[in-house]
Amino acid sequence: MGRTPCCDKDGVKKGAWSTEEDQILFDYINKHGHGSWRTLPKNAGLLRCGKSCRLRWTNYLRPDIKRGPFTSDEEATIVKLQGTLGNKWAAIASQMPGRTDNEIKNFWNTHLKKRLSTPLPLALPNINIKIEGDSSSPLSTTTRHMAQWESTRVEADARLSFSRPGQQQQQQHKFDQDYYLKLWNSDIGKSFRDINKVQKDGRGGGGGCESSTSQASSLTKLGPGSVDDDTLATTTTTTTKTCSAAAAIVKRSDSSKAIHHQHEVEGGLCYYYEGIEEETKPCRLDVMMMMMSSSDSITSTTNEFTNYSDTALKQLLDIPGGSGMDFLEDESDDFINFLDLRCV
DNA sequence: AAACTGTTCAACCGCGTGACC
DNA sequence: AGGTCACGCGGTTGAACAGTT
Repeated sequence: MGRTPCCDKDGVKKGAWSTEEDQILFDYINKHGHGSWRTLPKNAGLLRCGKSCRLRWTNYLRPDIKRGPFTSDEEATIVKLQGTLGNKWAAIASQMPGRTDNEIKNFWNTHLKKRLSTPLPLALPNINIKIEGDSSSPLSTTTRHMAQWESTRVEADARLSFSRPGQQQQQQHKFDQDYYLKLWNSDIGKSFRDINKVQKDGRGGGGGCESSTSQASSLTKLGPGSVDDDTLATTTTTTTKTCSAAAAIVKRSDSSKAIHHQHEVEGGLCYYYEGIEEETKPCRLDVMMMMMSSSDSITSTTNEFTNYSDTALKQLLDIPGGSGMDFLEDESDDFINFLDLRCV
């Protein structure tokens, strides 16, 4: 039997729309609404199929469409959302008012994908967190999902920050600062802070994994690029098989520190700053952990948190039952163990 | 100036899905 | 329950334009 065609192929115009056709469609929808797309062309007097009319309206004629080039913030949003949601262009577009899925998709395919596919100046070591214990336990699944999410996000952030020079990069830094600030002020951030507090109070920083205080004071400048006075880009570089790369931007109050020395590490140069411990055994959670310990230099007047980050994380965690984020509110040893596993 | 190559993006195509009968 | 319809989505295409030789 097969599927019925969306429209009669005979007598239906295809290809680029003329201004007259645009005007007819625009006037008709403004007057009557689109109603049934299938019957719209006939009612409006257009020799187009309904599908073509719908596409023309949603992608071009709709009055709320934002025209013009994508801003750096929009670019960053696309990269972040694509990293978490994949090629769900409609879902991404829903987070970006005025932008169509088609526009975002095109922009991704012609600009961002190409840009992100080029090798980074600094190779990002593979993230490889060793999960101890019963791998079939729900927590292990959770942590693996979390690791995947963080891996994707961190790499996207790192690549984006590398991909834009000069002023644009500074804007990206600002975006990242805002992003992590929001993350820090979210419930998730609170949970991490709580856990960190427990870890500090109850365990200290010894053993195979430094305290977060130690980690926070191990900020290093990523790559051989220019040093931003206000910002320290932190990277985790390691030759061990257990720790991972991260590139994050953390605002510090003592950003006036001069570079103490630098040395080569796997994938690039590390800069060490005056008064900053150089020992570091970072991992993907370093971003959060460093923010924890730098909280005295992080201030904010808003607790607003972007929905997509939270939602995307929940989706990716895909934990049966409840909100799926309960473990983050739980100061259980299991989760602390997860933090501990970073350094083996 | 012409030919060629690469890039962009509007539009098309086919498929999945939910609503309806 | 199964067929049809309508719509939305993601991948792909191709015309137009820009840049290079």
